[in-house]
Amino acid sequence: MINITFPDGHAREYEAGVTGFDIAQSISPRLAKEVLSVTVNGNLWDIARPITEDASIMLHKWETEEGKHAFWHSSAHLLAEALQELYPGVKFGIGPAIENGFYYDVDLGEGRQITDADFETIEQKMLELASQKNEYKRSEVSKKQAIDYFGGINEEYKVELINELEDGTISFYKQGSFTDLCRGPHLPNTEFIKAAKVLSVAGAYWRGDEKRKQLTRVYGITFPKQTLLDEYLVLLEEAKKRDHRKIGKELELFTFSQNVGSGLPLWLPKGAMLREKLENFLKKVQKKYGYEQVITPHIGSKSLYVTSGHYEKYGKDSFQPILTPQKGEEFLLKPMNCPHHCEIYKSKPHSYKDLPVRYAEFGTVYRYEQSGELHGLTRVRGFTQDDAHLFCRPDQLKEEFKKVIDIVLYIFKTLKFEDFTAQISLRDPNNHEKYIGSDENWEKAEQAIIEATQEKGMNCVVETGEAAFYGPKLDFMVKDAIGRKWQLGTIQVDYNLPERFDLEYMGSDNQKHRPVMIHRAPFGSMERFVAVLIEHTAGKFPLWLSPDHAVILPISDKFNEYAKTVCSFLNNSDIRTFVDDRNEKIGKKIRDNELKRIPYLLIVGEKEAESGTVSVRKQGEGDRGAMTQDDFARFIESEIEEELKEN
RNA sequence: GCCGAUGUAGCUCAGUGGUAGAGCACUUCCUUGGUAAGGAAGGGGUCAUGGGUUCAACUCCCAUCAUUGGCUCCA
Repeated sequence: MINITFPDGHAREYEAGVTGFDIAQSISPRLAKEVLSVTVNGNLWDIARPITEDASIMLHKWETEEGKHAFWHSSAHLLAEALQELYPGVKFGIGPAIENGFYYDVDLGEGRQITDADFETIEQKMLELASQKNEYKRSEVSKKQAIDYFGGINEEYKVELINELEDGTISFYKQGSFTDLCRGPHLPNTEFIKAAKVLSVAGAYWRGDEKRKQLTRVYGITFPKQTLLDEYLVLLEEAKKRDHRKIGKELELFTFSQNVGSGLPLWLPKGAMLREKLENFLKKVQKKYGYEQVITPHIGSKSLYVTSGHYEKYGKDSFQPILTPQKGEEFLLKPMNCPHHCEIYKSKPHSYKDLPVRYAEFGTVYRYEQSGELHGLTRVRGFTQDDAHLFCRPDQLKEEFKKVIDIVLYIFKTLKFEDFTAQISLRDPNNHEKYIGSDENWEKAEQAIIEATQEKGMNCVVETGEAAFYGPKLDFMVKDAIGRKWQLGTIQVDYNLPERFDLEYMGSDNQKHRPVMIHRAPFGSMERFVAVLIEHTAGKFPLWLSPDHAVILPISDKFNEYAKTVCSFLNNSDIRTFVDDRNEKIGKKIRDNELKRIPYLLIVGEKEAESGTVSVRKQGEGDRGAMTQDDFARFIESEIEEELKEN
């Protein structure tokens, strides 16, 4: 007999060789039907794998990440089996589960490809194979056996993978006619998979290396129930509807022109209004925290970036230097604001008493992003950072860092990004040549970030190897209204630029000292942030950000005059309003303006004109009854005040 | 940058080897209508660009550009 300990701490005896499935069965038959994988002493196992010694276990159903992982990983094998049948001779790379589904990288061989039209056939084949209820059979093999097997069937990618594995840790999984190198865990059999969808195909370099062969990556998703697939497809539709590129066009927020250039957004009046409101909002917060606005030019001498190290690192992949009529003068479109801000810091001597100094700028920068990377407003070649550089004494670093965290959290709260995560990015300890600066400074900087986040009580994910080349950072990822993750704000510690720019301050000891720099951008960039905000709100912005607060809809053109007097009254009260005086029926005007996501529709007809009122209709909610013009103005003002109130 | 897809009116999209169509939007007229689409008429397109094949190309082929799904990258 062996002892099995459950997550809640209680233990029970089972016969040695009991499986996760058996244990689930002993708890309830229903659980046994739903359990997909099991953690045994910290390792993820198949529920069909015998447990031979004392263990603590945790059972995973579909609802858990581990459960989905096993499900989708098994589905990847099923996809592979389907592809093997449909495309004989196909060679397999890797096929992992991912956040939403799974993929398999395959080499179809010369001249063959998979297109959208083939998706349905593949789905059908997967479901056909799934219904055969084939077991996922695990076997442990020696390295030699593994290489012999895959070598024998010309699976060179698998052989390459096996060569890097240690003998004694290699396992195969076989279902139906398909055998794969795999650690597992997997479902007991294929019948769990009831619904399958091939989502897309894309090229992907073997092992992520652009010098190696490009394989075909087939993305798919599967579910234990058809209804779950249906729901997922609805979610995808919803995401499409929220796409900031689509909404940006519909609401006339921004556009692109081939004549201007790829990745260079043009902000239309309504988009510019929204952006300006965001900028003013942040300026106000920053002022409170002691920031000073500065303004710097869009170009800078190349030597500035040689000094900063950016030229060496990114120069050749960037917009190339602008040449002046005089020979030998080269200027770069600025890819970063920090060198300019360093020069501002250097423009006068600083005392330890003056620190920290905080220079903020909505600085527009230009980076030559690879053409395949451009995407709407989230990845562009010209964008405006809500940048600031804080110069402080080493002993002030942690406190200063915490204050920046406060700003970021306040912004997220105000804009209702309630679900976010923070990631601390440290350098790769095995790859120091990727970074500049001394080990000592790196350690100090990393320590300051870790302590600041701990003292703020934040839950952070730590990623090694993700730091910027000049310092560690803290990045904020938000989840939008339909659960997608976006990276927004960033706070970075930098000991290197102060060194490179020879920045100093006079200490209390009358000696020169080196300040520490913090780079920070709570929004990240205005472009990206607005894009995320659009997708988060589906274009229904909070009132204070809405390009229009209200539209006045006269019942007929007899009331256009009255509508105009209301409009100018409200405009004078700083309420952004216009009159829809088209010769249309009221129902039509309501529909059109609802679709334009105007927060309030003010209907005016005979009643309203006589009593000096407006009939208020809130977007998405309907009729709110009549109000005097004055009351409406105050109502809007108080709603905005409420949205922006602190704490 | 790499692999795949796409590019037709302001927008969303049909379409064919014989030089183009719908809905919405726009203009004009009729209608003056009370909470999500009133009616009629009209204007609008070098079918992304440049080559090639063909008697004939928006359609087939090639290249370029742009957009797009991924990969790689992201100061």
